[in-house]
Amino acid sequence: MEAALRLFARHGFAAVSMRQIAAEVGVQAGALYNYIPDKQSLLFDLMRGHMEALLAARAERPKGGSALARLEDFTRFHIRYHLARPDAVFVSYMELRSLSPENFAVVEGLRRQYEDELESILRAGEAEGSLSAADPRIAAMAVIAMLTGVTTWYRAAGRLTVDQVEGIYWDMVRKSVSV
Amino acid sequence: MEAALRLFARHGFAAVSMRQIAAEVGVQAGALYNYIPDKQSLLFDLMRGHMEALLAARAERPKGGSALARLEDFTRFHIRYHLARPDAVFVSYMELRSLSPENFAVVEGLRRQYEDELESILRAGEAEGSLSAADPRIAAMAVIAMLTGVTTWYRAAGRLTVDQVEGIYWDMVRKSVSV
DNA sequence: GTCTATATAGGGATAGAC
DNA sequence: GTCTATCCCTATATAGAC
Repeated sequence: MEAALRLFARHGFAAVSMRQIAAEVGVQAGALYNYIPDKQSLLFDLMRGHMEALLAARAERPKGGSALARLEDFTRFHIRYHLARPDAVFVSYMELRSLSPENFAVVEGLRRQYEDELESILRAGEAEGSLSAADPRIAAMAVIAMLTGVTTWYRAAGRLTVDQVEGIYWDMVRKSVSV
Repeated sequence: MEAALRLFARHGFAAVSMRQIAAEVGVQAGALYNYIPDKQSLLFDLMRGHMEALLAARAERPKGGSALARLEDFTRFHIRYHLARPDAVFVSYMELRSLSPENFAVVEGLRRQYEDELESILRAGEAEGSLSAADPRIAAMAVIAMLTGVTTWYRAAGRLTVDQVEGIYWDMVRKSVSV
């Protein structure tokens, strides 16, 4: 699974062969079929696993507090979690179109759950009077797109630590939905 | 070219065969080689063409005015331009890894030029005292990610017009880099 | 400029020996 | 549980007729 994830992230699902994955772990291609029924299932398991782990990790975060506090927690959590597993993020985002329709629907449903939490935080902030988003649904999509984008340029060897990146993005997110 | 772009956007470069592209326009696969030397060149021409057209369209926009006015123009331009050609945007973003190293370097250079303009607008705003970005380079990447994300959810048949979307995003962008 | 036919390579998946 | 060998299919790209 790890080898497949790495190769899919680097070259794309369709461009990676079962033979390449097998070679990466030192077996012949046929041996992989003792663990997975087919290549599509392999991709689906990786993507569903990533989304379920994301939701599970998110569910462990505090749910109380002000909308502003919850928004900050969401922002910092998202950046930390995504920067820690760039391959899974990349594959889960780029290979949606490689999923069969039924598998796509499942992964899309999980993604939707994640987006919904942010939307509800923004709505709560609006009700509180502490936040202001012209359209909470779109603001949620905009914030997630902005935050996820960090995975495209961040390098651990670069000039910024994850903490610093969190701070910069939190500053922008906070202002973008401020009253 | 149009058929290839559409198919690449839908299924991915590696997943689309020359036979599929040929069938889409009603010829046999071999006939395509009268127009392109190979499949890689086809992808490269599409991506370079998109980035060069983007830069050319951007170069025609007004360059003077306050940083705030230039930021608003950049924001609205980006959304309008990208929503008008979702397939080209999608392919140019998702298929970077399908390019040969030399072709990747060219496309990446063009993309960098586009990002640089936004970064320089933010720096000008900082100098003017009208904008405030903790880190102009990262703020530029964050804003572009946020804006480009609109292509993943926008549907012309949905509840919002492009004008309304522009307004919502401009409001968020403006606030996110406000003093 | 397009066709048919093909060269050459590699794909996913399975069978059966060990 | 892995191997070798293979089935069957499809891929990119080219050759040569028309």
